[in-house]
Amino acid sequence: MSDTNPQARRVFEQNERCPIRNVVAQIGDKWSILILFALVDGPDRFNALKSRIQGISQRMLTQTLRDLERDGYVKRTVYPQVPVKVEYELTELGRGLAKPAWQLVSWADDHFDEIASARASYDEANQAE
Amino acid sequence: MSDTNPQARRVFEQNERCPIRNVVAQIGDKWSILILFALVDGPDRFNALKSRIQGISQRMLTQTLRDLERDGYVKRTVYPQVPVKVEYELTELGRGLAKPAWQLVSWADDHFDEIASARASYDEANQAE
DNA sequence: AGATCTTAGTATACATAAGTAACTAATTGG
DNA sequence: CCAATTAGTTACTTATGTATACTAAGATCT
Repeated sequence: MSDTNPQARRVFEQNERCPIRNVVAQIGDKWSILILFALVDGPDRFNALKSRIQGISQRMLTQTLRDLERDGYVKRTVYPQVPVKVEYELTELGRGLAKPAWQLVSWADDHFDEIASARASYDEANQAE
Repeated sequence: MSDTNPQARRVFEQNERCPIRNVVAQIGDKWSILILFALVDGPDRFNALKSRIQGISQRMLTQTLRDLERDGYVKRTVYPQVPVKVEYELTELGRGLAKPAWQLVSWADDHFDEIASARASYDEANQAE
């Protein structure tokens, strides 16, 4: 990320293909990464995902799956049975994304206590909320 | 992320210390990662950050810096001059976070074209917006 | 002395995105 | 006909972000 690294500037500055604004902001929401990891073990159905990802509403599951499908991370397959069966699975791109995402989550898990205690002391110092 | 990996389950399931909900969701907003990378080269002042991070408003810069400070990624130092000088810099924790975050952004940059074309063909298939 | 400049913010009003709870369509089984 | 199941919508509420104007605390110019 120094000035000798031109890629850093390209990634950092505002432009049409800024990967932070286009990709990270997209998957940085409340549910995308959770759904991504829920699908790493293999394809799964709508309601199965819904019960595995605790706390997600039907609407957010639908919407986030659509966004992931739109960006090419997830493939949606409809089986015209009755009741209809819809299966979601990661694409090659989705499995690729899961790797660096896992590094980040893993780091977050390792440093959870540090972050939590930083938060606690910040809140104590500024109790005037 | 298979069933043989108990850490995966711990990270994935809903609980008080789910790192996805507590850390990734926090820094996954529109500006956190941009500010983080803007500070990787060294400390910087409020207005300097504001002009380097194109498109950010004063309010969002203030607010996001406070959130990053709260979680322990950023240190804020006030120099009581006139006009007052305020410097922001990454902590050791912030520099640690920058590494996996950079991996992710780097992956996003490498696969930008793939994602963009997935988006384009999805939008073409569902033009009814 | 009074007006004006600087930095680092707040305050306010408003727009857009994200989230919740309740409802719907299509069909099978009893 | 009634209930159950799957995969969603619709209408509404709350959170997040934007645009613009304003403030504090001196320093410097007139």
